[in-house]
Amino acid sequence: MAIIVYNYLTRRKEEFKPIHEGYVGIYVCGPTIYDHAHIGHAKAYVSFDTIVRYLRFRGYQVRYVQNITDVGHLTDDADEGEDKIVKRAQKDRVEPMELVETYMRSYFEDMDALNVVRPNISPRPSCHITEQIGLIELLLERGHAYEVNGSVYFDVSSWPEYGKLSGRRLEEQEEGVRVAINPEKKHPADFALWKRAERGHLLRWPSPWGWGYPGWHIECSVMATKYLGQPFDIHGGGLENIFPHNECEIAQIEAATGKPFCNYWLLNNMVTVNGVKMGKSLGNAIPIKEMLTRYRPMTLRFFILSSHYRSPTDFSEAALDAADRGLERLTSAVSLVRARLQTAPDGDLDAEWAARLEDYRARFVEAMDDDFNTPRAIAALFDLSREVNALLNSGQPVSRATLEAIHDLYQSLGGQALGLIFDEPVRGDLVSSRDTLVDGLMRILIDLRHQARQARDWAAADAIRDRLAELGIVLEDGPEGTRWRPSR
RNA sequence: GGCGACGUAGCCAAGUGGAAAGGCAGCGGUCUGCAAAACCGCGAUCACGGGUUCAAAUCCCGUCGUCGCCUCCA
Repeated sequence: MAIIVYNYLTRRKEEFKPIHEGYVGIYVCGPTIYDHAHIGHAKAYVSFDTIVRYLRFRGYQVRYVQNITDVGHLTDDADEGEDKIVKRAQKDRVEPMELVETYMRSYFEDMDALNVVRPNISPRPSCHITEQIGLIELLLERGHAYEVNGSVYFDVSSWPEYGKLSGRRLEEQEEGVRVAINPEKKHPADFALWKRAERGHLLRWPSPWGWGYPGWHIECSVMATKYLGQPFDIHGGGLENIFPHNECEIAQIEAATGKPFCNYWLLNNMVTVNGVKMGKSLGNAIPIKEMLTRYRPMTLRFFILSSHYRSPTDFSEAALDAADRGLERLTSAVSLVRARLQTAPDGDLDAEWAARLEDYRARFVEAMDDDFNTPRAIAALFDLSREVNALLNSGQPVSRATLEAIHDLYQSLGGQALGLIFDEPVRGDLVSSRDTLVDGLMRILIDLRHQARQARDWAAADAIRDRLAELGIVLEDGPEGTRWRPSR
């Protein structure tokens, strides 16, 4: 069976066929690094992490390239404003690259917490100035760009295909929109490939047109093709950048080389907060770090995966709380399997369960093959968990091999493919539920309570349970004895 | 003004021509000394109005509503 993806280039679902059998090259527009990452970044990079994970799960060798923008992203009009990084660096009185270093570390810290696998290559445009200048020179040679006073602009009128990804036509753009007039440009939609930098500018490089720095869009065209070839398989990004950013990426590289840029465009939808647009300019952008003070990282990841990547995601407390409880349901099923494994009798893999597990795997794969339908894939895990819980509570003996097969399936589908970690929650100073000291102390309390219950001293037994509850520990009495876990 | 997406149970969310997945919350029940967890059971004229079809949540037209892009944003 083939993987089906929704391709924004054709606006329909298509069978995914890699250029080279068994190998996938994917480029995803990365963050511009001048502040902490927010939940919009979380949605984008969890989504593409899951796509990359799933492609690997399906046996592809994937090269995942995601840029770290450290120069050239302007604050305004794609060619009129200041460089975002320079602006923030001046405000904070640090070197631009110092600022980038600080927030890049923060970014990877957040992504690590969300169990996002790091890209194979995280290229930075400041390290690819030569290549960017090379592409600009090619565009000038071919008549698709022009130089004015040390800046170089792409000439959109020279490239009729401009607009093919976003479905925009130039003549439709202007009505009612604030357009800053740049007298250097021939057409208002022309965009900067290279910007002249005045003396004293903090980030600038020598070029055939004097000192300056690259425009924002050029980096992605250059770095994607440098590391993945041209054409390559998949270009990912956020829907809000389909125009102008992605459109410009395509135009400049295809105009310069005469070859298609890439075969599939996969774009994730956006994030709202309590139903309203989230934007840095609106001041309601929630940093991931703030979110993680309120929710476990896996809750955030699970929440993002519980809707489709092409649907908008609305962050609300009610929805996140519900996701937290839902994840808990999966986690507790897995930890029940793990607990049972410690005392499981040897024995063969139950044939009926082997077949059942294969059905669930197939259902999961079918869902994910359909444009990475994570909500449907997760539904399969919930159904699996219901059956697993029923099995483990049935009182029937379950062989080690069967339990291992169940556990392997959770690890494979939920862990490897979806990137979920099913460890029990860790709270406060309870460093780890695997901590031997804590575990030993808990054993003592559970034994004491067991003795009290044997003596039908319910008051004493309940006092132990209640006081542990105050400390955030839940006791559960089951046929296999009493288990404890941290409460939510 | 132009372009586009969406509106499915209290909430989140799949499904996009042929008996309405899943989760959270809620209500019964089983289990339990009591709980917790788990399991079983219970809930949808799919925004509204027309139309096409043997058949529509799913296609078409219209209305209302929400959101997004066209300006920085993932």
